[in-house]
Amino acid sequence: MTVINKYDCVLCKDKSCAVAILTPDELKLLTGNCSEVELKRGDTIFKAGSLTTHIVYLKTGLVKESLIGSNKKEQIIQLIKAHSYLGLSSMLGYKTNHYSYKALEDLRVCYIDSTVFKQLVQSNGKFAFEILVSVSRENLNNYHRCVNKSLKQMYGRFADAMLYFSQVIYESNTFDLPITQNDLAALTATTRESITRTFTKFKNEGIIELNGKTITILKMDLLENISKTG
Amino acid sequence: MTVINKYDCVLCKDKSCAVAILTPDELKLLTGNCSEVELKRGDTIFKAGSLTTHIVYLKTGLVKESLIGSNKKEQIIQLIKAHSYLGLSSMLGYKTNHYSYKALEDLRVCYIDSTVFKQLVQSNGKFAFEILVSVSRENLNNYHRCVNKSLKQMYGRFADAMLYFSQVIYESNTFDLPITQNDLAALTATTRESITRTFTKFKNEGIIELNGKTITILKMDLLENISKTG
DNA sequence: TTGATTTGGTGATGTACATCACATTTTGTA
DNA sequence: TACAAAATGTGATGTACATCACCAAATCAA
Repeated sequence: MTVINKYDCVLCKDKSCAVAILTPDELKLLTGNCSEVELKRGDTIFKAGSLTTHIVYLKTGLVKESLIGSNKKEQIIQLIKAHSYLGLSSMLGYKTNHYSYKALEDLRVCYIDSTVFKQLVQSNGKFAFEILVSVSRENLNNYHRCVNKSLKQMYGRFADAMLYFSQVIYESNTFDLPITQNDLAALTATTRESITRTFTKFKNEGIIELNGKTITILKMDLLENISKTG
Repeated sequence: MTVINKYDCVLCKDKSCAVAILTPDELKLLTGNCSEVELKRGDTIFKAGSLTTHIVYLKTGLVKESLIGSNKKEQIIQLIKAHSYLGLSSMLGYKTNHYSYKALEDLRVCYIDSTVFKQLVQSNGKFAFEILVSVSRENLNNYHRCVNKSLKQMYGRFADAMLYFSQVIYESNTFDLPITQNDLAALTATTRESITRTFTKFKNEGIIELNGKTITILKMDLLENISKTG
């Protein structure tokens, strides 16, 4: 993990929509309490249970958000793309983080002192409003996907995952799967073996193409239908 | 549904912690854009898909929050106790409500114009902060319970539901189940038949007592253990 | 380059739980 | 009070998917 020369948040090209609203004075305060760091693929950013002394803003890269259930099984909540905060709800609602965060690619992140962040929320209602909107959307989306896990059965959940990568994460019909099949099982609440079997089935039916880690969706409408019917 | 004589939000004894923070001017604005209504058990407050023109604050009573999946199955997200807002995340993040709300008891609610509510968030950072904290906590709690549905199996989820009623909703070892076994199935992601069977099993094992709708938890530690081991 | 570790593929087997099909009891209402 | 509708109880049956067991392929580390 490499700390980068600190530069002014005003000039930062990766800053969040919320931070863009801050006044010059507030931006100065932020700059003084923010440090940029580079992380490598596979690095843990922070773990569930850690104190929320800092909030992390993801400038570039892809991150896995997950938790371990009481039965020791991992559950992946979402993948987080650049220009998002990690663990906002935990930081705002509690003293400890509820989820763990791991780098799926090399990352650039900013660590922001959480006291300063909360201070900014309280001093600038428009900033607070932007944060509220993004927290609300993120939570509704996550919840929606979580509900589907107990409402749909395996093929439907698998289709959901493929659509998630294609439409939300990469916005393309072709993409390289950034996680292992084990992780894919943790994302779709099933087992690694079932993922393998579903891959071969979907390949055989010409719904998707799979070359190594590269997935191409051939029949999008069929995939969406499988997602709907569960 | 009965509209009550409007009285000043300043004098309201059921106002939220967030509203208690507002300035006299802001409270005046709220009073002018808020109306209290009485609803009967079984009434629908609003449905998923409706426009978020108003936000509803629950003054007294118990509410069921739910959604219908694409496979037509209902899923209950949570029961909401007095002194909470209904559908805050939807109102803040989107133009339409994502969940439906139904009265499990007779209710008293306030309808607040959502434009005014958003205005208050933007004009008062401390108010916004309180809202942010409650949205964050509610979402983390809901998500946690949702994750357990796909991580644990039936007895564990049933135990979770019993603990939810006992510890979160009623804060007592004895309580009257406010929902049918059908609803209980929708809350625990199982079927009505399985709920019945689990009831008889837990009764026979002396974990709970069931008289009509009245449930008494006899072995709390055992129930917590079942919840943990799934 | 080699051996170790992680990841991925596939069959055989078991089981948790849904589904179906009724009977019975309770609740709401005409 | 009586009848319909909703809610509950319980068995028989089926199946989706986990689990186990083992092998092959890819990746990593020395």
